[in-house]
Amino acid sequence: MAANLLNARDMALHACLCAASRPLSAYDLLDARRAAEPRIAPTAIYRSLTKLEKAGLVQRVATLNAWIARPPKLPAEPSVLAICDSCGAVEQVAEAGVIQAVTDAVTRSGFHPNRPVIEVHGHCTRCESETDPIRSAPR
Amino acid sequence: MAANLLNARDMALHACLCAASRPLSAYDLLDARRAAEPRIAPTAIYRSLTKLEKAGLVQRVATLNAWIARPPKLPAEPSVLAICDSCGAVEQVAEAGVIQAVTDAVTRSGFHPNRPVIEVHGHCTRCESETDPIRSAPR
DNA sequence: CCCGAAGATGTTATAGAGTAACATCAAATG
DNA sequence: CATTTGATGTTACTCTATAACATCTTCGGG
Ligand SMILES: [Zn+2]
Ligand SMILES: [Zn+2]
Ligand SMILES: [Zn+2]
Ligand SMILES: [Zn+2]
Repeated sequence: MAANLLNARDMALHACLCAASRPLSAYDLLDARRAAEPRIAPTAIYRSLTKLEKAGLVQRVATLNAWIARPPKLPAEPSVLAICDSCGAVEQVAEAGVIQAVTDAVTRSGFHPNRPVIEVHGHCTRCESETDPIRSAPR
Repeated sequence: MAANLLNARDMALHACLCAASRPLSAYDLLDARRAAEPRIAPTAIYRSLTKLEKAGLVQRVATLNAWIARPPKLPAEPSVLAICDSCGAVEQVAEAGVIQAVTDAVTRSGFHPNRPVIEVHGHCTRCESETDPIRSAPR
């Protein structure tokens, strides 16, 4: 056995996500991959993404139905995602304490947490400074 | 103007979600509603759900592509969701402090939070006590 | 009362995300 | 070599969500 290693396609998809400034959908990746593999199907993309996710190299963005590459540090654990609704950029906030606080909270009510998903929509620093000084609709 | 009030259909969909023990997809609701309105289309369901969401009466479960009714208390604010992957039940944990901790964390990195989505998958008390004493696959 | 504007709702069609099922291939094992 | 087992290819489909446009309703100004 032991064929859970990443192949050239997996690496290519990961490189795609690393190069992107925004999350990519599985079908974005499919289109990108078609240049090298014209007959590739969605199934193959999803199989690669599952493998990469298990390896801690990519993370799904549930509220966008899209995927991001994880930074080389902290390979396995999930991140808190800060998603800018203006420019689409996603920042991965490594706040282990916050994740712990969330799992503690649900544990307190008898729940047995396993996979936390924490995504915050809003605006990144750049977009906020561009749009907010104007302040539309005060009442 | 002022027709953002809930109509009979909205109320019926909300009642549907209230009666369910698990989240329902928009198409579950569509099927349920077909009994009363045979020609109703997905668009109408989504329009109702958007209205109900704005009213704080329902909440979307991003990681399930499904919807739940919110308890009558705390009508507007989002909840931390504890989602049992065995029985499908979703508990809404009213932990304002935890949500604050999450928004604080992203604010600390310069982000301007607007809509937090916090969903924790795992097992509820009942399912955990049913399955875990057996302890399968120790090695 | 008539008319137009603005919003709500109906209707059709389509886009987008994800998976089931099965065929085929490749490697390991003895 | 023959068998088995997992990976990959291929087809077709299900499920989720929205675009686009038609129609109807409501309401205020003339
Ligand atoms: Zn931005
Ligand atoms: Zn802002
Ligand atoms: Zn359960
Ligand atoms: Zn468990």
